[in-house]
Amino acid sequence: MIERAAAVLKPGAIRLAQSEVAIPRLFAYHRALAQAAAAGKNVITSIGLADLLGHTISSTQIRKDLSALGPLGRRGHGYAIKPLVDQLALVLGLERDWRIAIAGFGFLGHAFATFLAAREERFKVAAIFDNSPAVIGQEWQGVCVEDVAALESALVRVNANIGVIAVPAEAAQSIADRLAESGVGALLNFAPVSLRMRRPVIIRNIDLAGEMSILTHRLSFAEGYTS
Amino acid sequence: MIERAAAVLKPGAIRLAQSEVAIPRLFAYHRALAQAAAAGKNVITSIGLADLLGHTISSTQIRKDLSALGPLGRRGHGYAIKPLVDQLALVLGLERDWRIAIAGFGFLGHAFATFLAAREERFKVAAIFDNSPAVIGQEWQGVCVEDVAALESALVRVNANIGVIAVPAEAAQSIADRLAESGVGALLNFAPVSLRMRRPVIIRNIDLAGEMSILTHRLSFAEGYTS
DNA sequence: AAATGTGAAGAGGTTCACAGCG
DNA sequence: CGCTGTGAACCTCTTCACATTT
Repeated sequence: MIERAAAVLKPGAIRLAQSEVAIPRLFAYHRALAQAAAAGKNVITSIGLADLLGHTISSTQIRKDLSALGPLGRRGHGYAIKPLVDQLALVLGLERDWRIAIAGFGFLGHAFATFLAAREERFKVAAIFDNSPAVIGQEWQGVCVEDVAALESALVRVNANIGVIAVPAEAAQSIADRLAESGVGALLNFAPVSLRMRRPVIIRNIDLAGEMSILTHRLSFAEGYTS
Repeated sequence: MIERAAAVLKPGAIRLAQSEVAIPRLFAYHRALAQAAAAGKNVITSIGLADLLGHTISSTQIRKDLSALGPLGRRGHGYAIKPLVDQLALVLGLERDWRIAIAGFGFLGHAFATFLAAREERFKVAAIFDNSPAVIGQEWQGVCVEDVAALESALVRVNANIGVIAVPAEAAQSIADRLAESGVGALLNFAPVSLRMRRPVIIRNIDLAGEMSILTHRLSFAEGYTS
């Protein structure tokens, strides 16, 4: 059995594994700092970073998050941006490229592929699957849309790490099983179903209807606020 | 100043306002129970509901959630489904229809509109905006895509409650301001920016890159698991 | 007996306050 | 002095254990 890393570490030691809620914050830091570095900045304080992020995250929170990454700050001075960006990339797993397989190339799959291509250079769209003859054979930025029936053989070829489920709800479980069976280690699921997996697969669900219900609930009963 | 509802209520009183994390769960209950009711079931236990949900939520959690909605259960017996569905709809704000304005009718806006139309009958697509001449004037399920320049005047007409931001990142803040200024009370934001609002508007952000980073982090450093 | 309803305990994350260091 | 780093307090949500009711 694998012992949890945190239990082994001495106080002050570097923890590569972070809590799940922290990761999107670290990602936001990474992006903002990479931009700042590109603009020629070398050093930043936790307050300066909070400014860059529009004060959506407090400077205290930022310091807590960054201190978990190692001794990257200088007291009275701030953080050197370059090593910080590197360490964030390492912790986020962004020091390497990832191969994405998109299942379902309707509007949603198309939107997601476009988004990745436009903004996230570490995420390569490695394969696209659909079951519609009208879509199969289309080419998208050099990737040919393949018949979902050939999913297994195609995945042997492209060796994708992450699968994106953008198929209708009825098909989602079956596609998820097949992706996992073919060696994909993580799934981003847009279908409104709770997937039951046999193998250990990392899953994140995008629950659009659930998000809408938060809005309607708060419009009905809670006070509006800004973030 | 508004006192928080919970502080005013006596123990056992009904709370219509719920914590934000609970809402997607309540929404899932609502959907599963409405299906069960349609299939002819009249009564269900917390364990039975957990079964319907594929054990993604524990029966204890379900009982805690439902007990906050009022005295809906009978000990030793279970919950009558119909009043439960009604109360859930009330708490979720789903006893009425909502008018949605979609800004940006690229692949993402199109995908979202299709999703709503197919699955959520309480959410009506009331207006669609885009800035591309190729898209403006198109008709989608009886809704005509309008020029985003006419957003304000169109919103006076359709009186939308909720705005969906499916435009590129650069345009998101401006569109958000204009939607809020036109009386839209809540926004679902797909653009990878943190919106800064002057007016009190309810905002939910869908952070796709952040979700991807959770997957890459966990693929790199954490153990895989199933939900 | 069966299942709800709930106080208490537990777990996890954020904020506070300030010690520590450059 | 300025800013990081961090234990403690705080807060929120989940799980446990069991009293309660039908």
